Amino acid sequence: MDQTHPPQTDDLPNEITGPPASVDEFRARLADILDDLPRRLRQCADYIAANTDRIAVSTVAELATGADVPPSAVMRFCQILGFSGFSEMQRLFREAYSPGWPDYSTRLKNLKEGGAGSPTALLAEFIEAGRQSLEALAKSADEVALQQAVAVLAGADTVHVVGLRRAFPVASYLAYVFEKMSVPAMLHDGVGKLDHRFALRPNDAVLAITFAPYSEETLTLAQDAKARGLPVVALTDRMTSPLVRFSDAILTVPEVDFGAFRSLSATIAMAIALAVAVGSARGS
Amino acid sequence: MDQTHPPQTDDLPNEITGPPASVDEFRARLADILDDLPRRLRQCADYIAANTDRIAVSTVAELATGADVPPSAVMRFCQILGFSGFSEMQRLFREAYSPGWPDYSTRLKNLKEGGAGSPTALLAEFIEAGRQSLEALAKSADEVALQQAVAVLAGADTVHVVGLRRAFPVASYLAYVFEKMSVPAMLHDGVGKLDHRFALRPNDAVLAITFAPYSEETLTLAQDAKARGLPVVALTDRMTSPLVRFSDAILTVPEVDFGAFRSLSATIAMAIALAVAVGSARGS
DNA sequence: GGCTTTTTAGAATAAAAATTCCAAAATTGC
DNA sequence: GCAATTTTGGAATTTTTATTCTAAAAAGCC
Repeated sequence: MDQTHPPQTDDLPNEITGPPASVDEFRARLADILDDLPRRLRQCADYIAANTDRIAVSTVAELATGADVPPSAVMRFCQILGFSGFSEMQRLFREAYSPGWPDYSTRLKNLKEGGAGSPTALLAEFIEAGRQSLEALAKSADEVALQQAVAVLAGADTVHVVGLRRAFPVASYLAYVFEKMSVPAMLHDGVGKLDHRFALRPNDAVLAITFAPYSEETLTLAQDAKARGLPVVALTDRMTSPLVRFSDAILTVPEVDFGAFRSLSATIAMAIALAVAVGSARGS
Repeated sequence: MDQTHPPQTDDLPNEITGPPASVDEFRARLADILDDLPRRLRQCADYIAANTDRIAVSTVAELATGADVPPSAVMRFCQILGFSGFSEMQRLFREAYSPGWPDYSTRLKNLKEGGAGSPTALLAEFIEAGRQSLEALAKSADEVALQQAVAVLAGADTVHVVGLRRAFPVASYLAYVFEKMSVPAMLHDGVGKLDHRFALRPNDAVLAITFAPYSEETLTLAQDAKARGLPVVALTDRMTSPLVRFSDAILTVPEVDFGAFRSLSATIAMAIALAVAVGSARGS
């Protein structure tokens, strides 16, 4: 790259940065360089991106075979990412791998052995769905949106919680936590088909919870609040939810279903965190 | 080794069996021999039993250090288990290796970095509590009790679901699932302080949910049902729960709290599994 | 199309890891 | 307490694995 005179090497963009210090950083750097990589290195990158989890337990030769490149290509790849070599890269993944499940997975398998449809097999499936939901939430949680939501609700006089059908358990737990934390809150539960929309007062806020298929009543209340200029916080399943357009802060939770039912684990984790954060923010 | 005349080797108890073919088999064989093992080998066995998950990503030297024995002891240990050596044993674990991530724990750490009490840190804590609860449930679930519970509820005319305060979200979700599965169910929610105990009819069953501090109303309803000879299924936190003495089937869920609030993840997983199992049992 | 630069493959080398072996220590049986 | 047997630690060896290096191929440039 250096045109004519200065014979020093000065294009070591990665070397000076040092190796990635976490798996996140690794992914980031990989994504960065992915696009301008020559053919063989590109193959490495693609294969490794798709099989990140096997780095910890593979040899250079194995990965090379998998990516269909010679071992030396894998070495160069490691160095381009900022590692001194393959071993250093592997160390990162071996250390990042935290035990997590000693005999958890074995046990799950045992439970499932009762046969599909047996109560214990069902239990295993729901446990697994819950765990996956929580992990997905850890990965996808939007920190900014959460802070916004807390700010909005902490500033309100009364928090109106609305969530029906499958969202109702979450709404009722939120109401419980708010009560324990001395946050004035009202649970709109639709009992008696009463329409409580006139309970909304200036300076109040609405916390609306709904998942596909979105419940009409919840949307209506959110819309109503919006029309009156009250802030709305949405706890929903995705960014395309109809709730999004009425809301000032949007929290999405990825929830894994098993069969027709959602685990709610992630939703509840998000809900409690929100309620407790609001409670503390008000307390101080 | 061979005493005097017959020069054949004939004491190879494990060799003829061949190496364990699965992690399960490995554990079984380990448990088998664990008790009559000399000191150093015993140390290996103990350490490896407690750190099975690290075999895939460690070297002989590392494991030896961890178990505080010389590397050769680890080698002998592998051979006693029926492997030709460490590499063969490691292969078994590398093939079975699938991490529970990607990078879940790093991410959690990031979330917590907002500082204790920050909304994201709270979220991380509740996610972690939920995950631990689910894991604990997988380990401790009583399969027999679950089957009993399903049998009891599947045989009832109407299922009366009762759970108040922090148990109410679970009760309401159960009612929702029962409805979806066309199981006649009634949710006793205490609205209007109405006492619905007279809704209990012969051939009905009660599903009572409560955790310490146990709610009076729930206990009363369970006691009432018992007095009338109706079967009661308990979903509670421990075997010393006051609900236990009124109940015909007892499901305990280990739930990890963070701060004052429980994650409910495990409880809900158990509840849905129960409801779906009852629904299917009735359907057929 | 010829010159320069980048990229590649694979052989050569270095490093690390697994495995064996045996003399010394500990244990067991009498 | 002595001999036979088992167990142990660690050095020596072998095998595997990572890493480097170089000549050749490919790509880019004028």
